[in-house]
Amino acid sequence: MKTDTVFKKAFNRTLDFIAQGEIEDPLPSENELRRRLGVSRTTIRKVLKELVCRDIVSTARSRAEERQIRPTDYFPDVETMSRNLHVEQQFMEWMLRGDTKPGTLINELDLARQFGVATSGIREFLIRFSRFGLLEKRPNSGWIFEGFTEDFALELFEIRVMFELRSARLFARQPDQSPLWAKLEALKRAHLDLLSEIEHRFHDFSSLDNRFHRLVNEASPNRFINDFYDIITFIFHYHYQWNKRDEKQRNHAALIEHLAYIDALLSHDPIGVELAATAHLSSAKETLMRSLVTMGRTDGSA
Amino acid sequence: MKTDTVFKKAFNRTLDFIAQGEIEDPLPSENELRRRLGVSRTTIRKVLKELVCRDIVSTARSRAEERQIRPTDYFPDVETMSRNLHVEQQFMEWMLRGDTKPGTLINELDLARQFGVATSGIREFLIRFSRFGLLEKRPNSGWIFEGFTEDFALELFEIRVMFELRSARLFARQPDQSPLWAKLEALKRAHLDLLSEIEHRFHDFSSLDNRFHRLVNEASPNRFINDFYDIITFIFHYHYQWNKRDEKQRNHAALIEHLAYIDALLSHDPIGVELAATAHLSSAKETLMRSLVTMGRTDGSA
DNA sequence: TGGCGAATTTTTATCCATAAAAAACAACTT
DNA sequence: AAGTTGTTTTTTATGGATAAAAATTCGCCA
Repeated sequence: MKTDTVFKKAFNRTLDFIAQGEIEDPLPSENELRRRLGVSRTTIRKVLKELVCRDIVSTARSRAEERQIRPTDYFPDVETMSRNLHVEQQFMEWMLRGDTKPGTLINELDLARQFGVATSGIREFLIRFSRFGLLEKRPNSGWIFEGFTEDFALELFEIRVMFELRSARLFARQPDQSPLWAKLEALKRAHLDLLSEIEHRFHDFSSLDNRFHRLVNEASPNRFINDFYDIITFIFHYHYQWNKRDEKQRNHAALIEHLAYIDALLSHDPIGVELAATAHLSSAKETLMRSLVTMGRTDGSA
Repeated sequence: MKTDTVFKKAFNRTLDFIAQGEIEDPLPSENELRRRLGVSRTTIRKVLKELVCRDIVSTARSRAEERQIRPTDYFPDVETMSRNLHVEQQFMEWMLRGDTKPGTLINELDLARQFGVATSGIREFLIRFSRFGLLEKRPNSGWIFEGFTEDFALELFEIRVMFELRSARLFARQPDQSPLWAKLEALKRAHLDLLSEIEHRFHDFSSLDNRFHRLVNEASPNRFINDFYDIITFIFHYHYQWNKRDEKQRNHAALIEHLAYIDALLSHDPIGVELAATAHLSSAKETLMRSLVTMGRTDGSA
């Protein structure tokens, strides 16, 4: 009953490795493969068996004399997605696309049927998701959706600003020998690279943004701040997936702000850091608030 | 398979109401009872049926001519505890009492057997509990217990101080007409009452503490701050349940600190508020840290 | 002895069944 | 019509079964 998505994903990755020559002729040991693919040896053996079955690898663990890898050898992507991820995506779609109103009751059974999973899957997801402050549980009854509202965004940003300023301040105060300075320099270069190719690579900003803010937190780790940043990441990930308006300009502007912020950090200038961080966060907030107002309207009006 | 703890708790509460004369002779309507007990009418009907069955109420819905309520009429407390609460208590006992070391792997099946529930119960609890920052999930493998360590306490208090100062500052800045001032006055009186009877009522401090800190947050609500305060409440609840050392002195000292803090708030004095809040929090932190060090030692040493 | 592959055991992920509780519906009374 | 109680339908809470994946154990050999 457990899905075999782990196996299928590992299998696809192995095909990739072979196709790209990263797995060479005498195949590495099971333990070596286990390390590379990050799954248990049990799964590796299943993958190897399947490779032999399909004549991609000979029984002697050698690639010699065997056939090319064809696109049809890969398992389709849907089959490599764990149930959790599937529920998450379906739920976010339901929540953000179908214009679900604040106060809507959530029905586990109904969602289970809609998403094609058992109720326990929905239930576990909702429990996990409830930490994001968008749901509330009524014991022995259902969940109530509190809405992705303006208030939510304001409260989120209030905390975000507190945390970010605190972390930035501490980052700037680090000793010169800290290895994080080098990481910051590297990140600055990545920003400059992206800036020079912003025309066609603007989608890559999101991951850079994440790396940057996480790096700022690294100087003075606090699990509660990190957990909070998970919320930010999650919300932004899905929110922007469905709000592509002005994506290039937005990312371009944010990139410039980041660079100012990074330079302020590099110069150990506390006032400058404060200003740059505040400026960046308030423009991020502006963007989110604006896109909240027009959310749900897919006709391009307003 | 679902437990009938809701029914049993409602039944016990009804007996209480009857015994205390809060439910009078012609019994109120089912709807009225539903409102009073906070359960569905289905459950109310089950309770009434049981009352008739046991000759506590006659079929005509009248108490007249029927027998007294005996202690044995009540369902035992264990049977009125939902599975969730049961798992929670067992788990906290396992974590705090059995000196579970940081890094310990958590085995769902094992805990399920130990606590006498199905694995899904453990699983849901762990997912819910993971928001407290003491657990981490390894997909397709178990959970890892990160330990109720000094670092944990330090990180917790760093955030707590940030949030508390922010809320206290905003509270002090409220307009004079705000209804919260009256609430604060009432709370001050409750503090003075408790102070005068501290000798035998010191256990009541905990709930007062909670009410006070939640009131401070009420002036400028933020769901993330509230959620964080849930963590504080939870941790303190269980932690102090097993660390009774110096409880009376501790609570007495905290009471005095609270009063200073309340007075600072009432006088709208921002500097005074800052000082009083900081003083109170750092002594709370001291207490927790000290009790952390001696935790696990039940022999009274050190 | 430490790494390898084979076989076995344990644990997690997932679905499903069912009792309890809630919610919705219906009929009745005043 | 609004409030009652009786009945039926839905939904949640909880246990249990089972396939997949992980972990462990066991010879084997360089």
